[in-house]
Amino acid sequence: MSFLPVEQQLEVIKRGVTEIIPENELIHKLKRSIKTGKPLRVKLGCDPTRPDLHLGHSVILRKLRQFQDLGHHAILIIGDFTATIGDPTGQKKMRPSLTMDEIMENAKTYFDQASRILDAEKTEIVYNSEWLGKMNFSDVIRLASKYTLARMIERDDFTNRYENNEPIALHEFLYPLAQGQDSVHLKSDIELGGQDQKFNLLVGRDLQKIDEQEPQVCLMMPLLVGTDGSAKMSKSYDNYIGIDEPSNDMYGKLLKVPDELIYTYFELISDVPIDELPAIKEKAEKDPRNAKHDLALTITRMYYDAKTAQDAREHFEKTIIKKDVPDDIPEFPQQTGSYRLIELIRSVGFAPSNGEARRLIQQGGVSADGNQIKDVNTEIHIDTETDFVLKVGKRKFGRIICE
RNA sequence: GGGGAGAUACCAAAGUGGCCAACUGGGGCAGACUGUAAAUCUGUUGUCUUUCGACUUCGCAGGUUCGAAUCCUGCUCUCCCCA
Repeated sequence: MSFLPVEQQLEVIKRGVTEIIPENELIHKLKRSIKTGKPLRVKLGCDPTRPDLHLGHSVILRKLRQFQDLGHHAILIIGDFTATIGDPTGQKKMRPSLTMDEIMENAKTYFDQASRILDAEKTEIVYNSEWLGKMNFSDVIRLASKYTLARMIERDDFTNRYENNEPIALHEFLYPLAQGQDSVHLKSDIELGGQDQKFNLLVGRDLQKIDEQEPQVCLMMPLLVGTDGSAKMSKSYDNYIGIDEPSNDMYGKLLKVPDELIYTYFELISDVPIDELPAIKEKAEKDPRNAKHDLALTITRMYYDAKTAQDAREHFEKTIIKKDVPDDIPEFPQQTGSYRLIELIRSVGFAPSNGEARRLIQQGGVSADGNQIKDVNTEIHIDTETDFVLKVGKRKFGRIICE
């Protein structure tokens, strides 16, 4: 195995990172791997409680992919065992524990999605129940004895929760230890994590030292800010862009990103080469409109292809900018007869209840073939000639035809 | 082990017998506007109902009352203080 020179590797590795602890050990490890031809073992733990990956997750997965491309060995740990504990990291509340069946199901989904970013062939997948599940109670106590309470409660989220009178279960203290034990077991050289994982990654270092291993280097990536421009991207804040969202949605949501984030997104989640970044930064400042379309096009292309991305762009231009009807609209065949508009809106799934449908009409959000309908009592007659486009809100289109 | 506080809609948080389907803020949705699905402004935000109105909802289960989110009893969960 031959590797790029240290400097070149570092350039790739350091793209977007917030912190490398410690950098000199990383350089040392890289030099050694070049000398011995032995790839570094790069570990990434994943949480199988939330299988829907979004662009926020892609930050760290892309970093792992970059290590793969540099010739290093990627280890993806499915935290099946730790998921049964519930991970408190960065959460206000403790997560519910899952059953093994749910976890295995989630882990599969996770890997399927992660494969769109990682080189799946070259990724070693391990389940931490393999070793954690074999520990008996005295092993656990011995592990727990290696850390002190004072060090545990250094962690911000524990402190905050404690001050806010929120419950912290004892087992939550075991989570960082379990994750650290993963590093010991796998003899990892590098562990990747979000900035919020810093504490857990450092525990891994400590436990490796106690075990007289060479400690891992901790590499933290920033948390990607979501489409709202304030909170980190997360499903619970509804500011996320899923990696398997339809291309049109992906494109549209990317345009919603605040201008200040355009460059960050390029840096962290796009595959544009490093030497193009400065020009992008300049464009993002001078011409945010087009830079953002470039971003949307780039990211959509990464998860689909160039043509699909282009189509998404046209779809957006047409529906949002020109307020035109999109090209391909789902058809909703109806049986001949007379329907109340409210019922029709609900039955095609454009509103969850009749009340909601009524409200949408009253607020002027409903139109048929471009003509706004404001009368709540409108009746629609369906016969063989029927063919019109029902629009509800900004984005819901449906062609109503006779069955 | 002892004492105290609390659980309200998606989230936060008022309400302490009828004026409560429940103040307010956030979020969501819609409209206007916009390069944008951003920002801003306006409206809206339990279900059924054209209106009137009816029904379900304030941790869970019972009870008191003409009437309960509000009072009583039991249960579950959480937090704080003392030990």
